[in-house]
This record gives sequence, C-alpha cells and structure tokens, in this order.
Amino acid sequence: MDDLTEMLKGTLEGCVLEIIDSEETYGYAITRRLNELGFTDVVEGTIYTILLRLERNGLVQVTKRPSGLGPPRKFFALNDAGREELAAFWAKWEYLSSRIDKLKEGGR
Amino acid sequence: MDDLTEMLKGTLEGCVLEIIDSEETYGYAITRRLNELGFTDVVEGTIYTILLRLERNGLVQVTKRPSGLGPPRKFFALNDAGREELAAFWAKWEYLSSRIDKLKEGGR
DNA sequence: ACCACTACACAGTAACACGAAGTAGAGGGG
DNA sequence: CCCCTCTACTTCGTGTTACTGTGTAGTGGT
Repeated sequence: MDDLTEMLKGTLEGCVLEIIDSEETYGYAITRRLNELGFTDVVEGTIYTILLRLERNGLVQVTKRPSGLGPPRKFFALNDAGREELAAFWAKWEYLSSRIDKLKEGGR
Repeated sequence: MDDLTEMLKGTLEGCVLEIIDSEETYGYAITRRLNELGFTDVVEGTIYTILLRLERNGLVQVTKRPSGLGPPRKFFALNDAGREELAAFWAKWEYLSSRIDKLKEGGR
C-alpha cells in the first residue's frame, strides 16, 4: 500500500495507545507489532516520537528494564489519563469512520 | 465531537474529491455539504486551500459561473487524474480502516 | 446606511508522521 | 580480533496538512 502517512496523522498515536493498553510493552516491539498488523511502513523513529509525546503528556507510566539481548528496554503502561485518552480516540474514530463510510455510500 | 483536525489529515481531501465526483460544485457549497454530513467544524478557509491544491495538482477542471446571489462561483469537476486519485483514496481508506478496526477488535 | 448571507483568497500557525543519523549493547562468523 | 547483524533508544530537521484570521466582494433586506 503506497504512502499512508497523511492518513495516519492523528490515528497512529491512538493505535500505539491501544497496543500499550493491551500489554505493557516497549518501542521496538510496538513497531514490530504495527508492521505485523499491516502498518508496514511505520519505522522506529516515528514510534519513539509518539512515545516521548505520550510520556510528556502524562498518559503513560514508564519502567526501564534490562533486555538480555540489547540495551535496556523502556516499558510503557497506560495510566488513568492514558485510558481516558484511548477511549476518546476510539470515540473519535467511530465518529469519523462512520461519517466517511456514509459519504462513500453516496451521501445522505 | 471535539477536535478531529489531526484525524482529518489525509482524509478531508478525499472527501472533497468524492463530493466533487458526485456533482460538479463549488467551495462554499462543499463546505455546507460537509457540515451537513457531520464534519461540523470544517470551515471555508480549509476547503479553499484544498481546492487550490487540487487545481494546482491538475485533478480538477474549473469553470467560473455567475451566481445571482453573490460573487461568481468557481465550479469544480474531476478529470481523469482526479478520478484516479479518488479511487486511490478509497483504496487507502479501505486498507487503513480495516487494519484499525482489526486492531480495535483485539489484534490478531 | 447597515447588516446578513453568499463566495473566494491568502498569509501565518501548529501538529504530526517521517527520514536520517547517531549511540549502544549483545552475539556470531571469518 | 574485527566486522556485521539484530536489538533498542534518541534527536534534529523536513514536508504535508488542516486551521485561524483577515480581507475582499457581490446581493438583498430593513
């Protein structure tokens, strides 16, 4: 699938929140997971900027743990604010995708 | 619905293409149509920049016609390139929304 | 004269995903 | 022993996009 970057704006962060919510995990693994899920072109740099943003906005709790096969990992878990943000994201997605699908079906 | 602007990036242009494809129309009317369809916060300034972009990218054919109740209108119609772009947009939307819905259903 | 509605244009802003480069740790092959 | 690969995180700069604000202009109503 060719360039999805513009369409991902605003949704990729929500996807990251969802993944973190389903399991405490770290940047590199999140990137791999997204690649598996069909977001094939998402690269680490993108995810790390999102994770730093989440941290800066106080939506996640961060724990550093040694890895065994590389540098230590920064594990992320959602806090209450993060779960609220995730719920808000899904509400928006629901709203937007329903409108767009309706538009696609020919309008009214 | 609170701020959808980030999520609209990449999709709003496609919505405009779809509206133009369904009927030759002009900026002000497109804005009103989008507002009706639930994109309540979309304003004219946004649509005009999109229309200028479409024109610059050679996706539309433009015709100026007098209005009768205001300044002349610039009517937009898709050309072949525009219809191709629209098809590509829907393909991307289909792809992305299916992946995100799958992620929402709990992943795998 | 003033206001409301229609209609378009344009300069500036903020947010976001991405690319590129770098740092660092662990393990394996020649 | 050095190089390469894979894991893992960071940071700076870039391009695209939607939005905001402001301005212009035409028509009709009060």
